[in-house]
Amino acid sequence: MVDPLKVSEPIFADGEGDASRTRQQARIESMLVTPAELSANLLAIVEGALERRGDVTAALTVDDVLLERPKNREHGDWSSNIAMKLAKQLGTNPRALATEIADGIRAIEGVSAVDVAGPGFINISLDAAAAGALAKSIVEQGEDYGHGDLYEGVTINLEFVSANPTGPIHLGGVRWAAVGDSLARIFKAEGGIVTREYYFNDHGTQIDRFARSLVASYLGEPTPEDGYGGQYISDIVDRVVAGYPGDLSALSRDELQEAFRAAGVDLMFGDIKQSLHDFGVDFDVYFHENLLHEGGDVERAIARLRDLGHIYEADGATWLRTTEFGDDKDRVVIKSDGDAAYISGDLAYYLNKRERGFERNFIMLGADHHGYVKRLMAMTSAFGDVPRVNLEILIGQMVNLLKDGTPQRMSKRAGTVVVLEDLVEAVGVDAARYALVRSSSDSQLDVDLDLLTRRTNDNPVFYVQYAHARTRSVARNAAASGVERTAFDASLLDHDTESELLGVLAEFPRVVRQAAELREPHRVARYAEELAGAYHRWYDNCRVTPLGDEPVTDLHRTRLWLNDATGTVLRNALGLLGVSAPERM
RNA sequence: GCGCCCGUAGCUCAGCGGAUAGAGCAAUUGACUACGGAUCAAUAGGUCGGGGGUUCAAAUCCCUCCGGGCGCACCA
Repeated sequence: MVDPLKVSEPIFADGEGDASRTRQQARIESMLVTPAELSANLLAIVEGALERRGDVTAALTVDDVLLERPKNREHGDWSSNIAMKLAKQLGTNPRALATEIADGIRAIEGVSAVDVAGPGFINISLDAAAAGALAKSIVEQGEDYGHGDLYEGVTINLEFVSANPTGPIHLGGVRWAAVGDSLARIFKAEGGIVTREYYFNDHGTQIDRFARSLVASYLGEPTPEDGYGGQYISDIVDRVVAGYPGDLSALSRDELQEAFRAAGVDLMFGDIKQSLHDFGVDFDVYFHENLLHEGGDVERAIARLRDLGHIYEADGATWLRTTEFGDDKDRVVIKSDGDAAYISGDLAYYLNKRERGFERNFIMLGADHHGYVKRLMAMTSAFGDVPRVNLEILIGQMVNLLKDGTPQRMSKRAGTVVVLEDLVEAVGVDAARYALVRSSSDSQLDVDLDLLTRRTNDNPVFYVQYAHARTRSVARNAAASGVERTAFDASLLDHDTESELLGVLAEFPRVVRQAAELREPHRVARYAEELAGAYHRWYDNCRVTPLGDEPVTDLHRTRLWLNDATGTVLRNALGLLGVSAPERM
């Protein structure tokens, strides 16, 4: 289910602040040809060709005729492979079809050349004016440029991190903090109504182990079996002791356990919230698992599933028949000892989210939890919902920490964990977030702290940020030289590096949309790097500020628009990644 | 044994079935009396893990084998 690509309206200046604009310039601006418009035109042309051939079976959408930007500049500004795709089902020669379509495209205003190449590629070149008009349009759209309506009005819940409050967040969780937050920003840019949610697991045996570890540390006993070790445990103990209002030594073992549990979890949770905040990630909802158990949600969820006929009793336990929906085995929801199994919390939580009105729910998990996917999808079906629509599980592969080139084994129990704070302290928030978000979540990631710390250039975030800072520097110099964004003549943007830069700028909305569709924020990062490269090359070839006592011309003014448009897009792209766009570096 | 992810340049990684497979770093060589050299230009570097198949077209899709990571509870 893919929404049709929004065809953006041509942007006309409303005249404010442009009083001096000439009719000639107005005409040139109106020639702006965006890839979306070109695609829409292409679609109409292709449909016309199909009609003439009497083929009414091929129902096409704009997505079928998406234009690509050729890697080779000799292949024009945009190219389409639609003729080759359709030739077979039409039983015609792809080149003949391409030629026919090309004739139609040639008639579009702003298109300067159309060629049929190779087996049937249609290569399209734009007038400098038609391509260049984008620069002004971007500046006028500002932070809205790149936004789309893919998820307009759709309620989306993103659950990520959700680390147990039994210790600091280690690197695996941090990856999702960066990726999940970025995905939230991208969904918002596509019109989604997004809630970031943290499932606060404060119920169950992990917490008991944590509490026992605290008590043991307090009493000077060794770390219990299955307990947690490390410096942070004794730190928490000290803080609990310092903050306890009464007399701890008067408490029984059970009372101690409860006192340390309550205070320890509270402190740990506060720490986690704080370090996430320092990382630039703030959740809209911190959901306590305890609420589900204490509020009767678990019973209600199971009752609902029982009504639907998916619950049965066996061996003294209560089971959910997940195998009916593709799971490998049925799952126990109430254990034979009467306690709720872990999955019962998931059942209740999912139902709770649906009742809060979320149409699309995402859960982001580490690869060590990918075994849950089937049962959660089965659960979705059992509730009568659609798996992969109402609930989607995103799996992120592991993050390895490299030290001297070899992976370090992290153990919470042994206390040898690298945590969020360590990473941020070593490389800073921007570099840390960028390093975690620039790769596909499907790939395992190696983070080499030494390398990141030692040579800042190893992280392309600086390349991108520098490009942004440079746009600002150029703008400052332009202002000092009397170059202003008054006149704009897009036809002057005819240098090779300018058409390349404009082509990259034009792609941004599609990159955002694709990142949203595929749930892959790393595409935005890669795009930002590509844009930064195109900008640096342009900067090297095209001056915005006149040299010496040369007069300021419309060329300088027009280039300032392009410079500022690039700055806008770099800022927007970095913003989607949660990375700052500095004015100076 | 079954399932998920990965295997692309020396390293870290991109690459929606399309044209000569890319970027950053590392290496070599050039470019500041020109808007910031955290930059740019150029060179070198590849059996896209191996083998089959589908296709006009495969790094991309299918099968298989090899290698690596992670999972397969009345634990959470």
